[in-house]
Amino acid sequence: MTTDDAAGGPPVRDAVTEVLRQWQELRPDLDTTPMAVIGRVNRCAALLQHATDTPHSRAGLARPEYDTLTALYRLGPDVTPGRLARETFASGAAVTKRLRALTERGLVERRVDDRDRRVQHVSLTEDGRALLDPLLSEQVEYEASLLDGLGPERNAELAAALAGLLALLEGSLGRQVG
Amino acid sequence: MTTDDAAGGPPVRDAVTEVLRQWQELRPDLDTTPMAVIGRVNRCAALLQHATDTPHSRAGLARPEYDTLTALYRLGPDVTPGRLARETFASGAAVTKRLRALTERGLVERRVDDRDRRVQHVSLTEDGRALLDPLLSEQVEYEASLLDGLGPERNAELAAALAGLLALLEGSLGRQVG
DNA sequence: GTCTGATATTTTACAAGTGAAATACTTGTG
DNA sequence: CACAAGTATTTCACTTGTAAAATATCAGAC
Repeated sequence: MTTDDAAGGPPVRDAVTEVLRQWQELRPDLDTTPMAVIGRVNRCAALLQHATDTPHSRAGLARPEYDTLTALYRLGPDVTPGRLARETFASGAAVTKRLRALTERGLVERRVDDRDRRVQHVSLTEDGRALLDPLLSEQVEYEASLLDGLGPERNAELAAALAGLLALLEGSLGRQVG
Repeated sequence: MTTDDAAGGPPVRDAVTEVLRQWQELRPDLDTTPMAVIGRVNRCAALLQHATDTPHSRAGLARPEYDTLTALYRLGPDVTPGRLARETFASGAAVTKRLRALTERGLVERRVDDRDRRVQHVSLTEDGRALLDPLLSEQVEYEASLLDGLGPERNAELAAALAGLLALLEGSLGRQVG
């Protein structure tokens, strides 16, 4: 009743459907509707993160490294590590480590702020930009191919629904991360 | 156009909306619709995973440990480590480590199969079940409270859309994990 | 000028996951 | 029966992330 034909399509068989059925049988007192959403979000993310053979990994970049570089790309030059940490949902320590590795590979460069010598300004190098420029298109195209099975309108519906969920979670959980 | 009023609600402001706007401005050639879905799935999952102050963490269980225990709970007694790995999307090595820790804490017990002494049968102990029984309800209730802002029908719509996405990803990426 | 407290970043000690090799066992074949 | 190949699980060496402490710097009060 809750997992099918909200948009007129046929019912869908995913792994969580079976899990929900098991809970329903074992503990009918539990409300399984939260798991129908949260369980699926977690599994989708796990599948996406475990995905090998993506454009970025073919370019020698792990997902968190790729995310760091794309954040640098879109936030323009001279981003601080702290800002990067917030943007990529990572701890400061993790960002420090990633930036060291990316700097050693020549994809990123850093300089200290003139006024405040505590703060660093990080930017893509020319090499970093040259790597990213074609990679962005490939990665987006790859991701589009993953979503191809959903039609455009189902895709838009999903994006809108997820925006609602994310806004909600940012409100209630956001304080614990940033 | 893609992120609002698909169900008649007002437009929603989440962090990804701003990221999409940045890309639109910087690289209008890129199709941002995949990111609208995948980016949000990843951020939702990251927020959920970073959430401290959940019932399971108050019970001294990290999320992967909680997931392992709930899989044991719903799959009944005598589950093999391999099965657990598949069910929880974890590597065999990770399951081995978790089971050792959970066994040391007395929440789980194991015995070797009579016929095939390579295989182990893992079960919740009485203590494990006693811990989990009330915890399951608390965790579900906590998760329900996170989703409260979405109405029931938006919630169901989201669950259905995510089921479609997950089924799709299981098809294209599933081989790389299990 | 020099404390005091705040802020940005890095370091450190450690926890947890991973892929690949190792181990232990079973099964089918000659 | 012995042996090759296959399977379930664990171990190992290593990578990556984290929380908390350390470091370095700044800004305001006195």
